[in-house]
Amino acid sequence: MTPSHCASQAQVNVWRSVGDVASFHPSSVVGKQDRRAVNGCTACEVRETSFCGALQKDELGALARIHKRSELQADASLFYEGDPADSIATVTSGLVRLVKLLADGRRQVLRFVAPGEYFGFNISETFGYSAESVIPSIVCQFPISGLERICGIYPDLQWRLFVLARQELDRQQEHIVLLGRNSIPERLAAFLLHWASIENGADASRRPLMLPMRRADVADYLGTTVETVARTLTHFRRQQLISLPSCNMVVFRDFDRLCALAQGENGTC
Amino acid sequence: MTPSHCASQAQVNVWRSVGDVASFHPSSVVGKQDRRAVNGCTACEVRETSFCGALQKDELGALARIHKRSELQADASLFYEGDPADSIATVTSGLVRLVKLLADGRRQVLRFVAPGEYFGFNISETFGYSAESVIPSIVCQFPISGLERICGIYPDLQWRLFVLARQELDRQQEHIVLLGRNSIPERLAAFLLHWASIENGADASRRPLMLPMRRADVADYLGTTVETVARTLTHFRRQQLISLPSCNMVVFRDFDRLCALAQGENGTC
DNA sequence: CGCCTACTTGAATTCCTTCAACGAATGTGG
DNA sequence: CCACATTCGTTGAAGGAATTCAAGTAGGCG
Repeated sequence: MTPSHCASQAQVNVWRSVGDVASFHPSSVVGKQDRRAVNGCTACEVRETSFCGALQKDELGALARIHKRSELQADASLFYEGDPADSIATVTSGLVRLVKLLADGRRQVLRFVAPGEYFGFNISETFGYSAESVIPSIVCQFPISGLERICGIYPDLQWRLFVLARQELDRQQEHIVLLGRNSIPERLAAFLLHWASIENGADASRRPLMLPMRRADVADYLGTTVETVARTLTHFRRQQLISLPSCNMVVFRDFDRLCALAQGENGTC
Repeated sequence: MTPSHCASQAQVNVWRSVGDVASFHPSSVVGKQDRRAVNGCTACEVRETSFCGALQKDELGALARIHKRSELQADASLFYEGDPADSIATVTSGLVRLVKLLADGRRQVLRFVAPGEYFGFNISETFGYSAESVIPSIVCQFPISGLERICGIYPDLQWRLFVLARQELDRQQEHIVLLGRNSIPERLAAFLLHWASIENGADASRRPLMLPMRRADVADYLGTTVETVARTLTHFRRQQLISLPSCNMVVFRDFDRLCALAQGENGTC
C-alpha cells in the first residue's frame, strides 16, 4: 500500500468512471497502464477474495456486463449520504471510508473498506452514509436490480451475497461492542490490531503498520476526538507498546500486551 | 403487552421446546391454550410481518417442517454465546435481548428483538452473543442448512432472507452512530422514541410506553450505566419531556422536544 | 521561504462513572 | 400476618476519564 502524506490532502469531490453499465465489456481495451481493465474481471486483483471468486465463466460474464468501475483520487466521494442506494460495491484497490454526518457536523466513520471487501448492502432506498476514498482507489459497483436478475439465473451467487451481508453484520456487531463497552485505549488497541491483521495478515506482529487515514478518521471511527487519539498513541509509545517512526506508521514493540489491552485487561493503561 | 414487575425477576435458564425439527407438523395439535400451534404457521400472529408472509402454501409447508418453536419464560436463554450458530430465528411474541458479555463482566445489549423481527443472521460458526427473553416469549428457529436447501427450491425466499439481513445492517448502523456520536440524553431519547414507534406505531406520541426491560438492559444497550439512565430519565421528567407513572411506564409530555433532542439539538438538555 | 494542514501537547472543564446509601416492591419463612 | 432478605430503582457526593479550548510543532507544497 502506498503511504499517504501527513498533510496536504485537499478535499476533492470528483470521480472518474471507467467503463459504465451499458458500454463496459470484459474484453474491451482501456489505457495501457491499467492492466486490470484489459482483461476485465478475469484479471481483477481481488478476484480470489471476492464473491466473484467462485464464479463460473458465464456468471462472471453476466456480472462483468452490469458492473461499473470507478477510479477515485484521494478524498473523492463515490456517492453521498442521501443518494439512491441502488448498487453494491467492492473496493479493488486503495481504501474507502463510509461516513455518516450528523446535522450539527458530528461525524461517524462507519467502516474502512479494504480491497476485496464489500459495501452498500443496506436496504434503505437511499444511502445513510457517503463513501469516500482515503487514498486513490478503484471501486467496482454492481446495480442491485442487475444482481437480482442474475441471482435468478445463478442461485448460489445469491447465497454468496447473503453470506457477505452476514459477514458485514458480524463486523458491525464488533463495532457496536467496541463503541458501547470499551475504553478509548482499548478501542484504539483493537483498531490497530484489526487493521494490522487486514494489512499484514499473519505477519501483523512483525511488520510495521501503515495507517493511510488521518487521525480525524480514526477518531470518528472510534467515537472520540483527534486529540484523544494522538494522546493515546503517545501513551502507547511511552509504555513501549508501539513506536511511531512517522505519524502514519506504527511499529509494534509489545504485540501481546497490546492484544491484552484490546481484550479489556487494564483498560485505562 | 404484559407489564413486568420492577423486582423479583429470578434468573432462570430453562427453555421448553414445543415441537422439534423432526416431529413438528403444522397440523399437529398441541395444548388447547396455545392456539398458534394448532394451526402451525398459518395462524402465526406475526405471519404478515415475517418473511413467511409472502409465501405460497407449499413454501410455508417446507418452512414449517424445518422450524422449531420454543417457549421461553422471563429471563431464560434460547442460546448462549459460543453455541453453534446454525439457525435463524424470529420472535413471535414477547421480547428477546441479544447480549454480548466481555471477559471482565462488562455487558453490551446488541439488540432488543420485537415480535416479527429476525435475528441470528451472523455468519460465524458460533453465536457471538446470547439470546435471552426479557419477558415470557415465543421464538421460532429455522436451521440454516434447511433454509439453504429450501432456498434452492424457492429462489425468492432467498432474496427475502437477503433483504432481512440488509435491514438488520441498517439497524446496526444506527446503533453504531448512536454509541459513537451521541450524548447519553440523546441516546436515551432516541431509544424511547424508537421503542415507542415499534410498540405503538403512529400513535407513539399519544400512547403511554411500556418498557418491559430493566434499567440495566437499557444502560447496556446505550453503553452507559443504570445510574445514568435513572438520572437522565429523572432529568427528562423535571424538564417536562416525559412523566413516569411507574418505573416501567413512560408518558410523553413533549414529544417534539424529545424528537429534537434525539436528533442532536442541545444534547446536554 | 512562508503558508497550510495535520498532528501533538497542555490546561481547564464537563460529563459520566463509581461508590454509597436509601426507598419501594416482591417473595419467603416463621 | 409480619419480619426479613432480595432485587430493582433512585439519588447524592466524589472522582476520573475524555472533551474542549488553546497554543505550539512538523512536514509538504506553492
